[in-house]
Amino acid sequence: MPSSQNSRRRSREDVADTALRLLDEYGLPDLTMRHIADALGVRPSALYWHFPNKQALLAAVSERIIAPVLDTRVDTLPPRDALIALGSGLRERLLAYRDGAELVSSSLALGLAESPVRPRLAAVARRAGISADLSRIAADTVTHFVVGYVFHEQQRQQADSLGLLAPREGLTPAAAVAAHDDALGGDFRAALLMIVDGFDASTGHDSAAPPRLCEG
Amino acid sequence: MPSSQNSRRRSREDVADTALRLLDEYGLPDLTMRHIADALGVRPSALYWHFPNKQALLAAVSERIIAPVLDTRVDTLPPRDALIALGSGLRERLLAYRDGAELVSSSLALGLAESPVRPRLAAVARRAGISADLSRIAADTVTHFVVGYVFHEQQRQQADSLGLLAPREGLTPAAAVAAHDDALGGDFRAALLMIVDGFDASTGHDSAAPPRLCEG
DNA sequence: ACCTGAACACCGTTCAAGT
DNA sequence: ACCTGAACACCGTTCAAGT
Repeated sequence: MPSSQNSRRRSREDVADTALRLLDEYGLPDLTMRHIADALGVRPSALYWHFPNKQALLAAVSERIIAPVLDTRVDTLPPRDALIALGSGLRERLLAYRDGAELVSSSLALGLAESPVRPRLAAVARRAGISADLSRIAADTVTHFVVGYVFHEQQRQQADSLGLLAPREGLTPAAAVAAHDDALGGDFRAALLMIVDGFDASTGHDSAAPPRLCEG
Repeated sequence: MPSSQNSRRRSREDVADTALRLLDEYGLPDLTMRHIADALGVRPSALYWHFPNKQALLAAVSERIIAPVLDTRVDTLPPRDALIALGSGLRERLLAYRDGAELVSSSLALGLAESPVRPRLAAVARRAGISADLSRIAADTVTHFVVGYVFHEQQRQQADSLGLLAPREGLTPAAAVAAHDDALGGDFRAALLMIVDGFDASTGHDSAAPPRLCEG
């Protein structure tokens, strides 16, 4: 019942909260230990009581970004729709913060953060009758693809907003950006559909499997 | 005929060559302008005559890493095998240098380097009867997947070599690392097959397409 | 338990000036 | 054309010392 036990954890979470706010406001390159400390009204060295180093702090921020994807309920959906919903849900979370995909990509790659989507993707694949091994691979494939795709998407957004947008005839810059974003979202769904449908087609493949693509 | 015209370009290439060597030897975090200048026997500020900034220098290094994938001949292969060969060829190039995937991923995302594999992937897809729009998406999907996958793969390799390897019963550490690498290579092929087979299954899909995955 | 003060060993980049 | 010298404005991290 005493609150003394919670005071330490609240501090740690305050640091992550502030870092997430600064990320969205100023971007990953400006998310320095010094800026985070300034925003907290504290000295940079104080952060090292809460986190062993900067990567660990960034991992905590990563987990905050992707955690809400667990709110997406997919139990009642058919497997194909469930995989699309999880992939799109992850994309939405990454798009919700500036440089979200780059930050999460790095934390996942370093093994410092865990994607909550991965086990759920694998569970859906197993529910669809795919083997345990292939389900694990499928989950990694979708995760890799979504993170990589949104990484690229956000870099383009940033390049566009810096005025590097190639002008298109008959469109205001703002309209061109919007059209571009819509096209990217459509492309994302199409590509995700390809991958998901590939799970079905590849079930039980071996190295001597016949070619499945139609011939030119 | 006089060589004076070439002296400038050779200098620029010398810088990129040296940077590539240092990347493989010491890794991306230690690939600083100061270290590159030291290795060339020159002052850091001298590099800014050859490249406008560090990102541009890194983009030149990226293009050196992926350029040799053009040596992979796929004209005579059936489309499915051609896509697998291009994807595996790109993976090999990224694995050939330390932190290769991370460097190339960043340069591609920033739009500072172009993947020579992308147009070739799209050409193979078109040859297989896929529409131009979907072929472009397919090429991006494979490129994103390969780069993201190898990025993760190399981070794991580095984590393992730093002794963070979870010990497995009855294996020497070296044997465990080798087994792990083999498993990753096998997983890569399986995942790439999934994606490639998805191209076939998704051809001509629309938003009202029926679910294709078998029900659980 | 939580933070300060002060230092250490670095970064990328600019720019006048040299040759 | 190509490079130096010197500076500017930063980094992440450590650690004794404070409270």
